[in-house]
Amino acid sequence: MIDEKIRSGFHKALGAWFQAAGRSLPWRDDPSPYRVLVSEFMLQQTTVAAVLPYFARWMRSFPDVATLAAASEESVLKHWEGLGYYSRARNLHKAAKAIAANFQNKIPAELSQLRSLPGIGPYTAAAITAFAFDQPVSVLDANIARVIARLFDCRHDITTAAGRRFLEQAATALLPASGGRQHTSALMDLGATICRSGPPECSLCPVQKFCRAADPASLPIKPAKKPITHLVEWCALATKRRHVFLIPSPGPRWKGLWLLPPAEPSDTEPTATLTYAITRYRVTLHLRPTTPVGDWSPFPLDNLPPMPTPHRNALALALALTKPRALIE
DNA sequence: TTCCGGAGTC
DNA sequence: GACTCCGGAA
Repeated sequence: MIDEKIRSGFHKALGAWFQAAGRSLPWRDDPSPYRVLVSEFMLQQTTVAAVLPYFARWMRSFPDVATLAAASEESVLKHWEGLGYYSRARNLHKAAKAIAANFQNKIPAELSQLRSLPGIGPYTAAAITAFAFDQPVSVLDANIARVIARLFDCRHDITTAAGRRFLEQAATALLPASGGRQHTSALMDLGATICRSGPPECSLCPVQKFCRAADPASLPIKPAKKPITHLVEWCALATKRRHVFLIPSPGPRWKGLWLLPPAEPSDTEPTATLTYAITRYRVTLHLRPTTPVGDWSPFPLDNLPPMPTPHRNALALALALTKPRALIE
């Protein structure tokens, strides 16, 4: 796909740029397998800036595989609260248990063994192999996919099988013989900073002379987005003696978290209303005061269990709008 | 308000 | 291969 002289020139230019401009990150400065594992789970669908404080707190509470494996799911989810996609936390917890039980608390280095762990798909397995074990493997996250699509002027939709094959081949052709950690980090940082989504900063690009893109801002090609659906939800606000009544999530969404109970729509004015966006939905959430039902569980307002952000925010808003006396009665 | 991002399920 | 899941940054 590319000439070896070109590849080594690319590698040299990219490496020099990374030495000078690469980001310092906690899981990069100390890339122990466990730290890399945790960071990769947190970074799925989530930006570096959002992950940083969660990563630091996680490492203080769960410094190694054995500690995480022994922790309760409630404690694990409480540490994940606000980060979203809570199945990642449950899977990371399960993976730690499996690593404790089957791999003597050592993160396996084999791609196939990594893939056998819950929550580790093709991307995360490759990323751990590159970052924790410094292997030269192709790691196609959104940033690197964009960089590769532009470098090779990929005209396929990158979500199709043909597009993925194209990127996989091109990324593999760029791999060095060793040093997967720096190569992958450099491509990611290039994608995050210079070769960013939207119009890239080509004038600052260390590998511009290797780039075949005629119109880089138009790449990568992706399918059109689905239209947004508007929904209206009503939830119950039941408080008593500085406690609020919650229910465990009844379905796969927000599994393991506690929610405000559902309520019938009301003609009267809601106590509090907020809107939030989730995937392709825009939800208007109304709260109304309600008397607790038998199987709802009370929780102290100053010691709440893990809750999804919209419900936590709705509760906080309603409490701010409610007279203190009303909570006690 | 819009944009962005991987694994699992079916 | 379509569809689900969450929150933060720009």
